Formats: sequence, structure tokens, C-alpha cells
Amino acid sequence: MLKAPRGTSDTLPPDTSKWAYIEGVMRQVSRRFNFEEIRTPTFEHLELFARTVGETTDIVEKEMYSFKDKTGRDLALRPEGTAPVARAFLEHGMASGPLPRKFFYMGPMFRYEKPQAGRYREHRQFGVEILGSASPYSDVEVIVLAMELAAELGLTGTTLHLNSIGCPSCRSGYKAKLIEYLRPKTDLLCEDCKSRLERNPLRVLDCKQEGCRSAIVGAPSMLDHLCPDCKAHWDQMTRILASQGISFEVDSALVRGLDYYTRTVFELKWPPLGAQNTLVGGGRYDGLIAELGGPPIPGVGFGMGIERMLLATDKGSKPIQAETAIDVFVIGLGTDQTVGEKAFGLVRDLRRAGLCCEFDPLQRSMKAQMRQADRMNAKFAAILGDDEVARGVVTIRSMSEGWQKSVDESSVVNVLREEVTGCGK
RNA sequence: GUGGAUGUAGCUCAGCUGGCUAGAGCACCAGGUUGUGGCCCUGGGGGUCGCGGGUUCAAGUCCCGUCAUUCACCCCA
Repeated sequence: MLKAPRGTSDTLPPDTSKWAYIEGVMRQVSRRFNFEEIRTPTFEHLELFARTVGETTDIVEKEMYSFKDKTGRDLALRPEGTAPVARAFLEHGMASGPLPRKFFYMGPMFRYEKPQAGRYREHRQFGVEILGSASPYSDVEVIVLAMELAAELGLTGTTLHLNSIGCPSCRSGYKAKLIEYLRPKTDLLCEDCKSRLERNPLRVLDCKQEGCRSAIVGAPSMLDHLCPDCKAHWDQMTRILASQGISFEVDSALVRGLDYYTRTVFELKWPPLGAQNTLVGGGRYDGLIAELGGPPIPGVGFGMGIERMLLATDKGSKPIQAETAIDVFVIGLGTDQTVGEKAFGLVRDLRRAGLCCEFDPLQRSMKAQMRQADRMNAKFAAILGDDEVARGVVTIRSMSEGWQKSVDESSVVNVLREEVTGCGK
């Protein structure tokens, strides 16, 4: 039997309604923060990611779903959301419009990785970007949005991990110092880190290997080598966070695997999730727009894994429960076809009146239809059979309380509407 | 990409050291009630035992491969 490709999955009811709920919360919170939705293509030119995310990053080096189309264009399914938003921002002249501009997006991302819990080859992200603000208030605004979202979904105990990786100028000075510090200890490093040492020494910092960890003990910290501007940004941001009572953990090993980041990088984690416990990852990318050929417009944002949020809410204090109950199940019991047609008409009327309503197209037995009504958690059953039709009435039955009564067919819609909303009592 | 675990019905699982037509619970359908759900009783449908190969008189069971899931590493959302 054909199955969904590795690392992909189907979302079935009732999980689809959990998705709808979580997406609804994301939209509402975004609205409160005045972020506007942007939608970009699912695939882009390969070059967009190669240039911005970085040629030497894992994402570009080995995780991209890249392909040639029929005329030989190099394309890739998007592995992340920021570069496409930056591209669209530039392409549509928003760089010369009012700034800052605030966007959110939701959609699938693709990375060719080995799947495990919380990590899939196709996953959905919610993300936000603020373009055109270098202010640390914007860093804090996106962080606050992420935390608000987690809180709204019942996730208590998330931890904010924070670092600054400086700007290209202070980073290059720092890299030189770091290489200088690590070079005598090369023997301690793992194979990966030996090659990283010259290309991307920052990545050695977050290597988990025993040897590498001991090598970096006492290594110079980026935070101590920030240039005056980057230092000022960091100080202001952490001060604003403190002023809002937001606690965070400074994590000098937090580097992140995308090259476009500058200054602030952060992750929001939720420990109960296990190995893949990063809910949100983001940071500032002041050089990204310029890298794409635009003016030097700064930006800051994050991506949030929706599958992980869903996994987390299931384990959290406020699990999302799917709303599946219906208001009325109409039971048609006709020896004559006109009875079925009448029942079907009643279903239409009830639905037009705003009630959630179901019936049995197979017109099974009374018992079978009652069972369905019960299974669907119907508040009421409305029975329409030969007797009722002859008397011009409909029998309505409260499924929870068990009572039933005859109601004139002309008023049944109103009676049911009142019963369901509780207005008639 | 590396290492470990797992794979039997829609779901959760049993199936001992290889041995008759592969089972249970739940779910589904029908009947017990010719028009009344939940509980109960009876019956029914549904399985290429992940897939492919091998060993054997005989494989769900043993061996190899493969695919998938899962846990950890790596990386991240």
C-alpha cells in the first residue's frame, strides 16, 4: 500500500480542528500586535536560500529539497520563511514605503532531515518579521509575541534563551580571537569541528561533543567582544526585557544555523517536549535586505513550529479539544419517499437557522439513526416519520435529558433554536 | 548522516523454545425491541502478520536485506 512519504503526515479529524484552533489563536494574537499576513510561494530560486541562509550551513548544504524545473531553473522548496519574506518585501517596492513593516506568515517548510518526534521533512511554521526597525524594542516585541502565543496555548514554563552574535565587523574580530584560542586545542576537537574551525568557528561553540566542550571552556565570549553599537543594542534590549519582568537565560553557545543573523539570536524552548524542544527560533538580520540587493534595511523575526506547538499543547495545561458535538440530528423514517424529502427539508431549514445539523442519507432504522445521533453528541433528535407527517408535527427529543415532545411543524425550527441556545427556558 | 528499539485487524495489543482454518478488547454493522441512543446479550464484516528474499517437511515466530515508525546523536521549528 502507498503511504505518505517519509517525514510527512496526514492530519485527520479531529486533529484538523486542533490545527484550525491553533491557527486561529495565531491570527488573533498577530492582529492584536498589528502584524499583517503575507503569503509567499512554496518554492523559490535556490539562490535565494544559498545566498542568505548561507552556503556552509546544514540547511543549504544537505537539507534542501532542490530540483531543476523543465527549463533548467534551479529551484528549492523553501526550508525557512524569512528569506522569502525579505525577497517579496524588496520585489514589491515596500523598501521605499512606510517603515517599519510587520508581517506574519503560516505555511509549510521543507528540510531533508532524518525524522523523529517533533522533526519532520515537511512541517508548518508560523513566523513574524519586522522590517525597517533597528530598535531593540522590536526585538522585544517579537519575543513578547512568541511568549504570548505560548501562554495563550497553555504552555507554562517556557524558557527564553538569548545571545548576541554581533555584526559582521565585531564578529570577524571575535572569530579571529576564537580561532587563536582554539587552535592550540585542535586535538581536542571532533572531526566536524576541526573543519569548522576555520570556516565557521562559532559553530564549535554549540558542539555537544565531549572534547569540544572541554576545548571551549574559558573561550572568549562574543558578548565580551561586541562593538560599541552592538553592545548598546544588547544592553538596551536586555534592560527592556527586565523592565517587563521577562526573565531569560544568556546562552553564549546559542549561535543558530542561519548565516543572516546579526546581533540578537533567541530560542524559546519547552523542556517537556524532549529532544526537539525548541518551539521558536529567531533573531535579528540587519544585513539580509542589503544582501538581496536592497537598501540597508534592518529586520527581526522568528519562526515557530506549529507541529511542535501542537505536541506541546497536548502535554500542556490547556490541551485543545476538538469541538464535534452537533445541535440536532434529524431522523427521517418514511415508508414513503416524501417523508425523507420532508426530513431533508427540515435539515435545510435548521441549518439556515444557524444550527449544526445532521441526518442519515442511508435512511437506516430508527435504532441505527438514534445511535448515530448519540455518537455525534447531538443535543436533540428531531424525529419525522409517517405519524408525525400525518399529524403535521415533529417529535423532538432531548438526548441528554431523555424527554420528548411533539411540536407543530411550523414552529419546530424556532423551538429547536431556542432549546439549543437556551433562550426558551 | 550515525547508533539503539519496534513493525500482527481501523485502534491498543496477545501469539511460549518454528507446528492444525492467526486471537482478544475497543471500534464498526446487524439482530434481540416491525418507531427510540447510552448498559446488556447474540451474531457478523474486516488481517498479503510492513515489504522482499533465505533456512526448514513447516515461518507471525529463525537469518539477511529493505521500507516505515520511534528514541538518542547531529541539527533545528
